[in-house]
Amino acid sequence: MPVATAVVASHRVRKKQATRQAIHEAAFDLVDACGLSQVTIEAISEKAGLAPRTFWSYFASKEDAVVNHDPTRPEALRAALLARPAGEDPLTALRRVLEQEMIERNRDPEPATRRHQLVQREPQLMAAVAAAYDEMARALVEAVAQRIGSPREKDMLPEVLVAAAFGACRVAQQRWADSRCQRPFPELIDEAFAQLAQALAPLVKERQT
Amino acid sequence: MPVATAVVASHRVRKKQATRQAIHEAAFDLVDACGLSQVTIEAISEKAGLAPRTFWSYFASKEDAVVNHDPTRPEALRAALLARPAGEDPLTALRRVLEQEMIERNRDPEPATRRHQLVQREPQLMAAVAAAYDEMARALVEAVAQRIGSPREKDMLPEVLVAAAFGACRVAQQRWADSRCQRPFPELIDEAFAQLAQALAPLVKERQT
DNA sequence: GCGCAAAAATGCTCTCTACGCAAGAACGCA
DNA sequence: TGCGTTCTTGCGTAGAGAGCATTTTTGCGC
Repeated sequence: MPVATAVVASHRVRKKQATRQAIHEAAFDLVDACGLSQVTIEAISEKAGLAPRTFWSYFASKEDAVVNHDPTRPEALRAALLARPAGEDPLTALRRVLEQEMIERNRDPEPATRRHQLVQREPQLMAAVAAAYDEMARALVEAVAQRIGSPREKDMLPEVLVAAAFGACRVAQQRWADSRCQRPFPELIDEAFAQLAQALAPLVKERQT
Repeated sequence: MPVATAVVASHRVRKKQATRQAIHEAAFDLVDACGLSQVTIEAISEKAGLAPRTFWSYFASKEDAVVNHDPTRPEALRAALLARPAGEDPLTALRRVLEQEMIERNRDPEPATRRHQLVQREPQLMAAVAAAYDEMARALVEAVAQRIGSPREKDMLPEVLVAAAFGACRVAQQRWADSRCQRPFPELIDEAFAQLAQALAPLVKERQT
């Protein structure tokens, strides 16, 4: 029995990932072409070159196969946030981590915009996307709480800050697609945050008086 | 042909609403007792006293029946936001509307907490809840945009502000349940916003200099 | 190169979801 | 009371989702 899992993906793991990717691509292309409701698991499996029964070993639903959420992202985001300099305030740390994530996720503009448009076109996919976002948000909330030491009086900050940050990312993604991938993500996200901060500024003054 | 729809619900409409409510209550009670996966449409229909086929005339899925989203809420929220005094800033207007909504939604503490706990216990329900929130958020985003006249430079505010506000409501709901329904919603929501504003304050100073 | 054990792929079957269709029942209204 | 509308229901079909057992593939030690 092997004592430790191989650091580098073994051939076996590699092939599993390749199969997963093949199913995802088949599902994405078919749904993009024919619409979600017209595509069956059978059709996806056939295009990916495997038996229908095998589909269920990789994804729990058609939607999941199309969205293909990377289950390692939540932990990666948590680690990235905790790896930020200790003195950095939670807002900046979170912003930097999410900026980087958005840049990575959209490194290839063409498939990124296709994915974005497909999700907009098929509302059913939104649920799967929302579930994926929720996992990432949950991990980030915990990480933010850990960074600020989670004293009782600041207890609500992690959740509401992450919610605001995700809102900023969502609108940034939209504007990025609208601008045909011209404007860089840090600029877009900063603008969203700045506008929110501007709107919330009166609350700070109230408190200070 | 009737020229206008009756202002008061006719007997027919009334009965339809009663049936819908009966299905919802049957679904909620059964799922609360046995778990989502153990409950079938057939069981729900039987408990509600109608044929399984009839279920599908009222809800699109088991989850929808349990959550029972009121489809009139998005428009009601939009109207409420637009009805706020013209001079009021978007932040305050949105906060007031959502405070009121949260108070209404939780007027009866006991079923409200039961619902909250059930959704926490059954992650599958979260998708249906998220879809409902999304509808409401969309309506509010449009209303906020309308209020601020949606000039290009402030374009991102509606989405990110509504996202932050919903985050505040979510954490407020959680804390409200934790506090055994003691703390009032306006206080909880204000606290969430205040903490977010505090965290975002540095961004305002950067802009002002 | 060979064979064993673990893991993956597959076929079969069964239940449940979801919905189109058309017949029948209940209802509102004149 | 009779007519048209709407609601309810049964039937039939297609697909989702998953357990189980069998077959195939793969990694690995010899």
